[in-house]
Amino acid sequence: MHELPKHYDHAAAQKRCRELWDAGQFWHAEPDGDRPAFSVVIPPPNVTGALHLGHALNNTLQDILVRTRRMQGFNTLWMPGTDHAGIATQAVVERRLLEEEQQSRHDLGREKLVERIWAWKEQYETRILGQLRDLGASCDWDRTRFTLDEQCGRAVRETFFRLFKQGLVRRGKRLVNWDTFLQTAVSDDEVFHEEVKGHFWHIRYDVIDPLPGEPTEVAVATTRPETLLGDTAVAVHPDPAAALDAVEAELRTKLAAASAKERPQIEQECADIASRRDAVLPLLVTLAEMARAGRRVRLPLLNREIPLVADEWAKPELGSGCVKITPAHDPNDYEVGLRQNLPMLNILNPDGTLNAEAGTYQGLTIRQARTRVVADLDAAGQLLQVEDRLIELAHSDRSKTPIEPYLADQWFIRMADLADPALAAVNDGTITIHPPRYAKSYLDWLGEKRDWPVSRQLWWGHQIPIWHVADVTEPDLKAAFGDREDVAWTAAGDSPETGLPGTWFVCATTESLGLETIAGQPLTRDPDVLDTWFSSALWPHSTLGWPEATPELATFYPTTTLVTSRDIITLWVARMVIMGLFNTGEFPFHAVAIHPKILDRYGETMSKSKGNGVDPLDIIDLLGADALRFGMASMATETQDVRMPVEFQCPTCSTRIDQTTANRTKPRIECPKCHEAFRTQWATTAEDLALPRGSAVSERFESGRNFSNKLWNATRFVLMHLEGYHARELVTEGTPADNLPLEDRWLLSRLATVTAEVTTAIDGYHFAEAARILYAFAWDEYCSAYLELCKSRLADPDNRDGARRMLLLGLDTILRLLHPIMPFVTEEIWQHLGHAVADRRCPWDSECVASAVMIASWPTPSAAWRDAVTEERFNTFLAVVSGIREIRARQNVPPKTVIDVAIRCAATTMDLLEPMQAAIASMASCNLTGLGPETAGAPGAAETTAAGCDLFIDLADLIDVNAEIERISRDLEKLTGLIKAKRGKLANDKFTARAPAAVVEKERSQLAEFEHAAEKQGAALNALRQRQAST
RNA sequence: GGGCAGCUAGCUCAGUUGGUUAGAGCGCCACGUUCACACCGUGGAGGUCACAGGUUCGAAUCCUGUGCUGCCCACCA
Repeated sequence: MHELPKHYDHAAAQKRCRELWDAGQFWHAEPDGDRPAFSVVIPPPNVTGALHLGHALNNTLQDILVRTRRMQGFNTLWMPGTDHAGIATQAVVERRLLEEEQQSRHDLGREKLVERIWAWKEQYETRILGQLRDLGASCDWDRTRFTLDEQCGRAVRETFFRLFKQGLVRRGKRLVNWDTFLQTAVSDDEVFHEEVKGHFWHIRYDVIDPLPGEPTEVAVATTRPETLLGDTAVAVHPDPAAALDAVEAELRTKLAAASAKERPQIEQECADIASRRDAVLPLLVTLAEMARAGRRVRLPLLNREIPLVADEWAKPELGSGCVKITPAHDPNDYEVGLRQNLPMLNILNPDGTLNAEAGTYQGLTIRQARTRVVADLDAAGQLLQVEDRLIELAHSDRSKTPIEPYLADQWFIRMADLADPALAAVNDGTITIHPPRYAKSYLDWLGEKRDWPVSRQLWWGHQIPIWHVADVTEPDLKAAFGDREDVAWTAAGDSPETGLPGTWFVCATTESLGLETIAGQPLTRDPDVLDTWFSSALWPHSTLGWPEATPELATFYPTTTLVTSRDIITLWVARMVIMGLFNTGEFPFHAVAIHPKILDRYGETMSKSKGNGVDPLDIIDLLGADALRFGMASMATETQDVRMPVEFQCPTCSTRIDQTTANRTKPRIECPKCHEAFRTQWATTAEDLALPRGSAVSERFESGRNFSNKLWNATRFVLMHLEGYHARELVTEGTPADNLPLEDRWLLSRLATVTAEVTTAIDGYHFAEAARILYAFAWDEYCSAYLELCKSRLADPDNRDGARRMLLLGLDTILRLLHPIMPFVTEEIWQHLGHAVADRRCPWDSECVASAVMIASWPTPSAAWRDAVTEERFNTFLAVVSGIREIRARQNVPPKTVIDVAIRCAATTMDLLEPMQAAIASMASCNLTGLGPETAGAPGAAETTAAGCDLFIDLADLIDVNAEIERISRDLEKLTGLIKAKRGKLANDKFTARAPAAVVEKERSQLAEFEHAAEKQGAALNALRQRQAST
């Protein structure tokens, strides 16, 4: 019989387990049709950098589901891969290029830059996949994909082509977030807003040749005065009176429903409207008439004449009621420009300087132009007023420079029709979202059916499969492409915003069209790439081989469950639903499980730039992958996000130092205990880098590490006692035999109950509950209760085998149930157990036990094992043991001292406790001197009650009378309070009349129990007082 | 501005359809290392369940309101 070392060595175990699983390729799935399939696609991590704790959480939960289903016999596939992450990756590589080589991407050129990014991708993909394996993720590594690989590329082109052919692709102007530093558009989620002090400038535009009775000027206001250089109109509401009425009517409705607190503010707003009727309405009415008459105003500084237009975008209830229109630099103004057929003047160069449209301001930066424009307006007497104002200014997350809104040609996908089935799928429960409240953000967002802008002015990504050609006719195109099915075209003129007669957009499913020109005109590939979410949207089917009709697609699509975090429900989940259905006719998954986000001790999201993150590998190194996973599972509750206080661990003395806002961005920290310094992620100087690195960890993973060790030692105990054990079937199905000891029937019942509870919890994505149930069962019941109980049986050769059999059954079952959460320690133990008793067999093993717990079958204990009465009786026994232990502890009785205990209890309880006498004696280190209804305590014995029994503990000279009096008095006081409350409750006729009988009965019996206990305590107290008096 | 959460022990969190004396882990206190495990054992202390009303025989749980915190979306001439 081999003996295990005292401590579980997680590093060695992880290595051995991975080798074992890889050798057997237990994670590999083939599309064999017989078994039901269970499939999951990984949310592909970005190749921008290494994995963080959020990924660890996401992938732990997926692996729990996947390992559970695999053990349950499903044909289980977990598809791994990574995401090319467009802008994010390109920005990282560009930044390095600039820092290390002082080169911009334009210096390098498109091809060279993309090569560099591929090199980066290779490096990080390797690292990410390695981290996933370190975490224990049981992905099908043979199938690893990348959103920019050739297979995904084919799917992307095919999808775009189909959309194009169905007229769902359009080209239009869109205001993009222009990063003037990187000279690229960035998406909304790569923009952060920061409140800065700014101004609100009121500017006067003069009316050209005012007629009598007309105003000579209009006032407009802006926070961006330089944009007036791009103004092409001033708008006023076409019917300001009606508009004011409508606003007021809305306010009245709101007022009627308002709370007392909101009321004054709304009343104030109503008053403002009323005063506007006198103050500005007549002017606005005149201006509206003037707009209709085609009157014009003079744009200050540039002296351009621009029209006054009547448009509902101008709100008579705000400001002057007039608004300047800059169609090329503001999204709302752009809409006005379209409606009013206004010119769109782009005044910006890509580098953020002003172009020729800005006249004398050409060449200035935005900032310089603003200063000049304001000064010039002031000098010209056109500046009416300047207010200070706080402005939410958009900044690029990548370059940290202010974003300029910039109008550019973009490709869009029309969502109006595509969105409907995706909405219906969630509304009618075809796709379920857990927890259900997250369905709302999905439905709200999709419900808007906003067109999806899919083009990006980047070099890293799937290049849009569109070619432009000008000055050709449709017959030219037909002649060039004949009846090719992989090519389609549309006249650019069909896109009224951008089209020129004779220009065409040609779309193809192939990387190249195979020709350079049509009728002598060059075909030019559109330089833009697709939004990174476009390829992500295809992930569930593109990874399975679509558009080919592969066996994988037939077997594993639709996938079963998607596990992700809530911030990408709209960006990713909704789009997968839409594109999955569009391409395959089926939704990509049946269920979406949303998990929480991990925050730091201040409730802030973790990020590398804040310095409050934790590297999962640090946790894995220090505490083990299972500890990390157990911690993650425990945190995955469904109600809220999780706060995780982070600590630095001193590499010299292992002291933990709280990570705070003050120290988290320091390059070096000195340990307050050993005074040795260590470096952090911020270290840059050679001196700092030479220091040992301090890991960022969290105590929240320690219970997982401790749990691993507990299981390890329980195993150690079991293996130590297997000498001479002959392996056999561990237990048979069906109702347990009556002659089994109480504790064995209890264990069987608990195994059945716990298995059912854990299975249900995992099925419902209640990961934290599953973790908690298993922890409590394995630790408190299996180790603290059952294993302790077995000690006396194991010492008795006649009883030994029964105990061993049940110990093995319990351990074996715990390992299986816990394997999805803690795969390494359970596998390592399984292997050791296999050496000792390879041919043990559980009822749920059809033949012999599996060679690895990873491929063992999930327990399915017979329902007949469950026995609520036995569980309750066993708790009585445990309560008696606790009662004795409590007195011992109170009285400071040394553990080695055996004390005499007598138990007075009802006859039924006596029957129960009789066979447990040896167990009570060993677990409470006592000698049972009496048991039964007639038992009495020795004179002067300490007395307590537990589970309806009176316990007399003969402490003889050991007792501390004063302490005991104090304790009993306190208990009695507490009991008196409880009794009073219960009596009051039961005296209430309404309670007894209306509450369910069972509840009333429970209260009654409880009261009786309390009263009995109080009586005993009272008597004991008196006895003690007498004793105190007599000494 | 709209929406969604959260507020329970010193800290981080559970608490299923209202019904035991509201739980766990960590931390804390006391005692304890021959006998699986000090990454441990035994016992203990610690909570007006954010606040105010309401419904109910009974509220951490349901309703209304208030406060604070966080997140998402929209908007900001």
